[in-house]
Amino acid sequence: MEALSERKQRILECVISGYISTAEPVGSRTVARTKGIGLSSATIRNEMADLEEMGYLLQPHTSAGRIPSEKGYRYYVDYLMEAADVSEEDRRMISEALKVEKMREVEQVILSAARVLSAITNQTTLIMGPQFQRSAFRQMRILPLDHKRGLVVLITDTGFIKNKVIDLPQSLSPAELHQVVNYLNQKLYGLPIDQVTTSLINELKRDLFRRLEILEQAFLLLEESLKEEEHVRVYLNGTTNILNQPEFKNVEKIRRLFALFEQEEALFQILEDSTDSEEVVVRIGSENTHEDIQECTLITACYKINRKTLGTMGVLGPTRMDYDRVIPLVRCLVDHLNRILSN
Amino acid sequence: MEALSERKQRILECVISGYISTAEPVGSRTVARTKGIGLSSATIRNEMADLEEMGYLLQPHTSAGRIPSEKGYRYYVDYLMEAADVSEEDRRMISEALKVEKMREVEQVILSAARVLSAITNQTTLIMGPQFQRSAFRQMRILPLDHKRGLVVLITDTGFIKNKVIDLPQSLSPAELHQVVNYLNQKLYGLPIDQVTTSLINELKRDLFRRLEILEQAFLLLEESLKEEEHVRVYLNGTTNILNQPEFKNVEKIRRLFALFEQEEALFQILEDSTDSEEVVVRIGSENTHEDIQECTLITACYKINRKTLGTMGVLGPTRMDYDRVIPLVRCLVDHLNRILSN
DNA sequence: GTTAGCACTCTCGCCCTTAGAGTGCTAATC
DNA sequence: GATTAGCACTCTAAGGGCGAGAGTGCTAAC
Repeated sequence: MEALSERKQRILECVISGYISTAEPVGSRTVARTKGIGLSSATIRNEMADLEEMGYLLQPHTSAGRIPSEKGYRYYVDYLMEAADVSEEDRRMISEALKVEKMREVEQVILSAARVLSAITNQTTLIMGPQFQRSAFRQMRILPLDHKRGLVVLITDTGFIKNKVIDLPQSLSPAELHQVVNYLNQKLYGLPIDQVTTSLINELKRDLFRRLEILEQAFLLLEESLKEEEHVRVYLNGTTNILNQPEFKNVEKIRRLFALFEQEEALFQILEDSTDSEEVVVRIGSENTHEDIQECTLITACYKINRKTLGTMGVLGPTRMDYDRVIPLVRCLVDHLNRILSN
Repeated sequence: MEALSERKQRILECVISGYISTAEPVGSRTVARTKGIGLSSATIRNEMADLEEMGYLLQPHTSAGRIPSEKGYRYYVDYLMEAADVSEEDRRMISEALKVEKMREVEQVILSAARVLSAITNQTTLIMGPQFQRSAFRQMRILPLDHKRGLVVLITDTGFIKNKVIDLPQSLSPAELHQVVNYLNQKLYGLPIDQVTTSLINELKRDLFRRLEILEQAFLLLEESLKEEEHVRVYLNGTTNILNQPEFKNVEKIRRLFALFEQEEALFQILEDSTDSEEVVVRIGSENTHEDIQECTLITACYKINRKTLGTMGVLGPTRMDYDRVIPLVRCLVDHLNRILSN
């Protein structure tokens, strides 16, 4: 990224923030009138022509003003923008939404966080539910439902509770079942879920066979309940907010975007892209790999429990996004969320 | 509803089915050319003028053809329409989607049903998850998670599994906890969930106090886990299908409809309206109470386990809906679903 | 009762025009 | 040499006029 003269920077910033707030191309007169510039519109015109040539600005048509290019936005986010403070009001809404009482389950806190983020940014938010595989095994129980079916309950250190109905092998007595479960609990305690692989299970199985006369089938329980499609939920909030943006007046665009919103797996991939970053990640336009959001900006951050990443949340809007405000908001929310989850 | 002459009925049917398939106003020439009519366009014009006066047809403007009014659609659905057979192909897709293996949990079957319905009708489907309150208590367990928290698992006769993390009263020993749980299981077995009221709980509490020295707090467990906001999930499928309809070219209309789609509670109310009907219910336009779907038709049916209604599913589309095909499809799907759930 | 014929109405798409905004270039100015 | 005033030029968006096309309602004939 070439260095821009002080003056070009000021003009670029002026065009971008103008465009962000009005959604209209910004002309040289408008920039010239901005206080702190002190140059005539003719000078501005020359500078703007330069900035266009350098790729920071675009002209929708000859007699329109300029709008930022993706490169322009990127420069703005990296060098020019001065992050606004999170307002007292927003801060209050966030801590209100994340009030701890009655929120024992991680999922609920996450949902509430996404809702408030969408409300205060007026954008669409995506949030990935806690990822099961990233947790550690805590305990497993089997509750018999009737003579042939049982409920497996699996609990992780991150408070994730997973249950599944399974067929119980007829030949297994309750006492034997109990023994198997105890053995597994003891062996697996604290192990990261993604390390509970089929090969580990096989190993345990061999070990157990030696010490305990138990049926092959008994082991299918654990395997079956873990192997389960690891389908992480993605929650959406404020999807209609994006329809208020002038960028989305076109029904075909809307159709494409909302079709994406229906594909949980694709949304997961989109969020997954920025997992494991420590900071807030901003993806502008074509920096997004998924083609249906190449005209959007996605601002994401990961939430954690005790330094361990659980999932990702993001704000989706047009590239003409209020970066000054949204980036600090996402940072503030995630910090707050991590503090709450980690105690 | 007045009686219509045989001829008027034929003309009305012709206009309606024409409009349903083309989304264009139908003119007298088009009707006259339809085989089986055998009248000149002039005669048709007279009859159509009558039908308009009687309220069955509308004219968008003087020189356009006619389109059906809500009254027209209603007459069509009640008297004229001849339900198409469900095609072999559709039947196959339905039974494919509802294949029983690996679908032990009701929720999964329901979801799969909604998905296939949306796919074969090319419309949006709404489906209410099984209603917890309509099930009967089967058993309750408490799993200690650590020294101060436990997991309550509640299982109903309809296979509904509900769990919730609660604080365990410190003063309660594991043995005592076990006793309480056993007592409750025994007393509540088979009781409809909506009869497990606070007053019943209080009664049990008094009874138990007499026989067992146990702390007040112990009872909060059950109460807390039942009193929980009874929030039934509504699942949506194929929401973008509705955007293919020419009726939804207007962004404001789309915004309104999708805003509704985000309000689970409102969707629940909409479906709840037709719960407990034995047959397929068709609500045309303003017959819907919710104002955001007054330009739509909603076709619903209830699904059941062993004759007990669990929830409602529906197809939502413009009033210009392919009634001939969708109504039999909904009926077929629900029948199939009920058979599967009931074994 | 039915139909052919015809004048009439309304929409839709097209073209043209005009107003307005903003540019780029040139020549004058600091 | 940098800045600015001035001006011709370009492009869009909005509005009006016009003709084609579709479909009607009415009348008079069958």
